[in-house]
Amino acid sequence: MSLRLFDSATREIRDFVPITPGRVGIYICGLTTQAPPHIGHVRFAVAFDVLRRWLTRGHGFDVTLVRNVTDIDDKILRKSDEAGEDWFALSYRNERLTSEALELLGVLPATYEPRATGHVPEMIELMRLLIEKGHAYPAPDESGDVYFDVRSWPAYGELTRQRVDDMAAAEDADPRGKHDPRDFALWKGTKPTEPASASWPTPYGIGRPGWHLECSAMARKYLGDHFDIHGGGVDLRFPHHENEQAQSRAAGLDFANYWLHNAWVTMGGEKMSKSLGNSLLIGEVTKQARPLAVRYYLTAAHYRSMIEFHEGALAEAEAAVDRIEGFLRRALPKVTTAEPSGEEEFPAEFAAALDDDLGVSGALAVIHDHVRKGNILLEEDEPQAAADVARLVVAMTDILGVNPLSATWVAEAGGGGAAALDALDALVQAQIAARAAARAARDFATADAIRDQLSAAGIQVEDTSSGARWSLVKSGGDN
RNA sequence: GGUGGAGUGGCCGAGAGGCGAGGCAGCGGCCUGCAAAGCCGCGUACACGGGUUCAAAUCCCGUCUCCACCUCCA
Repeated sequence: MSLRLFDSATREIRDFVPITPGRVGIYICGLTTQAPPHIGHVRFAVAFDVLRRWLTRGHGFDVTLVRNVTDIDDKILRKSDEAGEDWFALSYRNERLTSEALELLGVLPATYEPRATGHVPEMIELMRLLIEKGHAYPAPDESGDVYFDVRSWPAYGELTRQRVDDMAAAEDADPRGKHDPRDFALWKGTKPTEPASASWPTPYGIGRPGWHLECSAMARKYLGDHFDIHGGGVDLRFPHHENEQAQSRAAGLDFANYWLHNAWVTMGGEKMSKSLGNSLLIGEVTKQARPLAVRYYLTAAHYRSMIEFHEGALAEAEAAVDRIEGFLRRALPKVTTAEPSGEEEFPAEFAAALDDDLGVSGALAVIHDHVRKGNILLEEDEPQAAADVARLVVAMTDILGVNPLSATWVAEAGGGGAAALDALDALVQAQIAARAAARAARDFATADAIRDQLSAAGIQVEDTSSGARWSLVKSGGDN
């Protein structure tokens, strides 16, 4: 069974064939570090995390994942100026917040996370190539700007199927020195209002990177002139990805083989925007629901479908996750954390779903079917068979990054650590024993009082055929 | 104006000519001292109007509505 992916450049599902057998290079556009991340911003990372895990564990590819950090741009300079702080202070702070958010959501770290400002020499080299080939030119007004000449590159617009003549020129475009209003800046000459720390010398003048050039430069450095997959949000298709591809190919590089674009998170049917306030920042959302539930919510829909964020969405995800976790806890009673062994054979339906352009919804349906099957086995007193099913569920959920027993989530939920949990267990077991004695004596008033007392302390007691078990009641993410 | 996407039951969300993915919520039942959890059962949904077909949510034609991008948005 081979993996098929929807390539948004050709707008069709294509068999995925890596350039070098066994290896896959992926470049995904990360965030511009102008603000702390909200729930919409991190979706791309979650979506491509699933792709990466499936390529690695489902297909055995050796994956190199590059997620860039665009740490300088107009907005960063403007916001830092308004706040009266250094642009790099704002930038690094938001970069750190983003990394923390992604880690909190169980996104595996990228192989490389290069920053734009660390790759100026690579950008200069690209500009040199482009100018030499007649596809770019320094602005004649001595501003230090360097523009890409869209008219010199007939393929311009091919990624998004647009003709240059049909494109609306930006109303706010500064036409000074441009051959065509649609020419875009590879490099921006420094302005008197901008801090000296935000400029670098080039043969064309002092300035800073334009928005698109960093991605072409860094993809080339870390993945080579020709690489497999380029990903990012659909809103980046134009202009960002169109421009990236144009400048790379015009410079003589093959660039990306497949383009993957994820849809966004909506609210009330509209794209979540940065003006929504702070309530949906990852730091806030993970207080409303535990990070595992947030991850599940972001993972559950197909990556090309918009997902609606609505009242109750996180609670639903939480319920679904609890159901899976409840089964795993019952089927693997002696275990606190469980990671896939790597030896598991994925159920054929699960693999087929993911191979079909990452059909996460179908994969989740297989997982839930296994949970039901496993619960039935437990009822039929087949603990060995149930444990086997549970290990499969662990392996499958781990591909999606929603394995409830992963150390990622368990450690974070433990709070006090293993020793504290052991101590708590000893105390709770005494209470459970007292309750069991009361129940045996049919003193239900006492038994219920003990259960109520534990419940008030945040400990849930459930009776099973093999005695009572307890668990901490899930509460938000402030742990 | 150009380009792309979407409209599915109470909600979320798959599917893409016949057999009602899955989750959440709800109702009924089993189990339980009572709960919880779990299991079983319960839904006749595909924006609208035509058409093709033995058969349409799925294909065709038309219409409506919504969303996004069009040079610094995940």
